[in-house]
Amino acid sequence: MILFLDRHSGVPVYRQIMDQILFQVASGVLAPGDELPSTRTISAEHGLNPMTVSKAYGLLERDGVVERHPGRPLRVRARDGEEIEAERREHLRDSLRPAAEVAFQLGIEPQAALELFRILLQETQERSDG
Amino acid sequence: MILFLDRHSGVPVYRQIMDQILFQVASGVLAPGDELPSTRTISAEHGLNPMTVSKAYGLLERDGVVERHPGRPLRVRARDGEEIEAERREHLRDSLRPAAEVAFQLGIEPQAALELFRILLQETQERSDG
DNA sequence: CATGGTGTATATGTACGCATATGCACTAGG
DNA sequence: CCTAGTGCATATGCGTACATATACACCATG
Repeated sequence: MILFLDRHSGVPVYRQIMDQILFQVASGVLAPGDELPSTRTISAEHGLNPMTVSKAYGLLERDGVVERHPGRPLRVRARDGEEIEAERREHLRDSLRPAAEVAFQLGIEPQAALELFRILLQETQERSDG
Repeated sequence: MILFLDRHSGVPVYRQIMDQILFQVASGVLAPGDELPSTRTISAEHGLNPMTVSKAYGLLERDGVVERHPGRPLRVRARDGEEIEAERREHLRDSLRPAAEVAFQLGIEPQAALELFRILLQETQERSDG
């Protein structure tokens, strides 16, 4: 398991761990049934406390991404495609809702807001390609 | 000046003050040259400390919404339409950028993300009408 | 120049989130 | 059973954001 953690990024470490595991599951690097490294393994590799990793694991379990059985390593949960898709939509919805509120409060035309979002999506994609 | 402040909303009070004044300026309730109530007036009305209001005022000045002259009440700044428009875009951009990042990380098609945003914009507008 | 109005610089108290230290509960394998 | 491997519950340290208390600097007005 390869993780890139930056302690000075302002993003909490437990959050960075969550995000990268989520991405690896979404992209297929981690398949259902795969076991995740132990909290001690990850924490030793990055000079962290096991509890910091455990916090990330606990939240991943709450989100249904992973399943735990006491005394056993965490495993990636098998989920059906529809469930995954619904969850993705929900995440995106949560992060778009405040933006919709801002657009409305500023009196920006929906069409203009959509165009701006379209450009941002494109920029984000290009940045990752480059 | 009418302000609705909720101490238990989780949103910092100084931020609530900022947002509501910004909205009143954007909507024309407050015109350029208008004087804002004193920090002591607002703080007394809402049982706050004048410094809390002052913090909001300071940030509004930093954002160019308001201008101050020592010992005098704050006044709404005259700004040209283009400047206001550019600033609105910038605010919306700031709040959309994280959402674009999420969409990309989740592997959601840009078209699907745009459609979701379109629906949210519509819902937001309808909620305010109702 | 005294007074009552303004805004605010500085220091203090408080609450919360992040990361940690310590120690316990559980399971698999010998 | 014992041991080495899991994850995790609880309490503590620490930094930061928010709101406050106190006191000062400035201006207009009489």
